Amino acid sequence: MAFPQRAQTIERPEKGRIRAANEALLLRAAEDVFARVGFAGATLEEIAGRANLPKANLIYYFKTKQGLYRAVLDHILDLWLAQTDVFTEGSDPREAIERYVRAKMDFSRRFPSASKVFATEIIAGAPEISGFLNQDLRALVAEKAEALLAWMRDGRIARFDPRHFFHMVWAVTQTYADFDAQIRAIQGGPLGERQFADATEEVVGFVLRSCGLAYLSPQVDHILGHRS
Amino acid sequence: MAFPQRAQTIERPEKGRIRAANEALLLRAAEDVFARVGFAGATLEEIAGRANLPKANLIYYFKTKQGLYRAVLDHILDLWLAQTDVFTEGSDPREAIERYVRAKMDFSRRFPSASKVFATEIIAGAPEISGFLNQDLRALVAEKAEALLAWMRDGRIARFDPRHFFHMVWAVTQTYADFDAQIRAIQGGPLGERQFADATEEVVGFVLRSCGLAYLSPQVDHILGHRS
DNA sequence: AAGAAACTTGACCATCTGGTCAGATTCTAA
DNA sequence: TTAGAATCTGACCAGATGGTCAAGTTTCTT
Repeated sequence: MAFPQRAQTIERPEKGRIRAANEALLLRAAEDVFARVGFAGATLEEIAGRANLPKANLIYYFKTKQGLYRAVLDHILDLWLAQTDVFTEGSDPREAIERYVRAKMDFSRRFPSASKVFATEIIAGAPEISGFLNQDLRALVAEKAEALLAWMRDGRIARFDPRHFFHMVWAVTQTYADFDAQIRAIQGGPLGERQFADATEEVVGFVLRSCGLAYLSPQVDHILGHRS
Repeated sequence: MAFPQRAQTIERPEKGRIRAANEALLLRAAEDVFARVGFAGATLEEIAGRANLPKANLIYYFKTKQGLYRAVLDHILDLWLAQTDVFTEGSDPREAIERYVRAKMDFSRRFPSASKVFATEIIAGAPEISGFLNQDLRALVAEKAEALLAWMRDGRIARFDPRHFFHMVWAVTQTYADFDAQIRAIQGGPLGERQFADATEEVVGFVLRSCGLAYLSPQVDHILGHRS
């Protein structure tokens, strides 16, 4: 109020607190619904209902259904990219890889709906996020691949194509969010806190061994029936 | 004609050749459309159009949209299960595992749409095939797990939870069908015959190494720039 | 306080789509 | 050949749904 033009600049970014609050509410609701029934199957009525708002209000904030979907995806891509920074060159390969896998598993546990929306979008041919894939993701892989190649040259990890390594890590970790219905069926029930931790150990083990780094899953002994 | 009641018995299974031909045509079209836009996004009009039949004719064969979807899924589950028999106890672990991974990769290459429909169904919570998951698939995993456990006891492979092993193998192999849009973006274009074969080698290598079985991807040397 | 901007919402509409139906045509068995 | 079954199909309908609109209410700014 003392500095009008500066207040202007400062308050802009928050876009009005009502708007920010309602948009967040609607985005969360939309993410859940899109995850369960896909873009076409979702109805604005249900999404708005979950946010305790009338449908017309939803349209007021996000002009169209696609606009809403697009906003949901953008939010997800931000989250997705944020997890990736833990993979840093220079550090120990075992430590870097393990940290990355754990971060991805944590993402699957905390944001299963986000992972599912992302998955269905890609399965559908990524009509909405081909830009992200071809620009951001591609550059990111090229960069991270350098670290892996350096470790290979030093003989610190096994030799493989780094790009396929990422496809594998993404697939294995995201399956614990996307395919949870299948995993629940196989495991005989939903994965609790404890069981998800076990699953994480298993995945870490698989990935490290696939890189030629020894790792013994800690909780497998009781399955084999002896401690050896 | 000479033996009416026997002819009856013999001809029953083919349900009339017109019906069989049209159902096959419609199932193929439906699989493609469902894979691209999901159950809710698919329209009977488009599916029928792809099969060069009027919509009313589609309804004549499959009473409802769900009936059609169900039929598509059943066909896919048959295919899916058929691939699994290559994993046999008693044989050499390296050979059995490698053969299974190759079979799964082959499935991804030959039936990408089937894989996608299966994936979206599970992501959606498997409302239509929970029976398959809880009965057939669960029993199948329990059975195949025995072979893995036996190999572990004999010290022939690394120790891990067999159930998570299957989640991993399914995730990694199916990602080459389901996430092809992402893979295309990373690889800079669609995977041709040759590149898919390379990808298969990589995946075989990852899985074998993750079981503690040595394997060097054959084509990685040129990436590292020397033959060693 | 007051005017402007942001927000809210019920009523309404055009379109799309799954499914019906009745009548025509083709196939099959005897 | 012929009756009955199977197949085919255009016209039609009812419900669902994305989006509009205009008239309000609340919030912000000065």
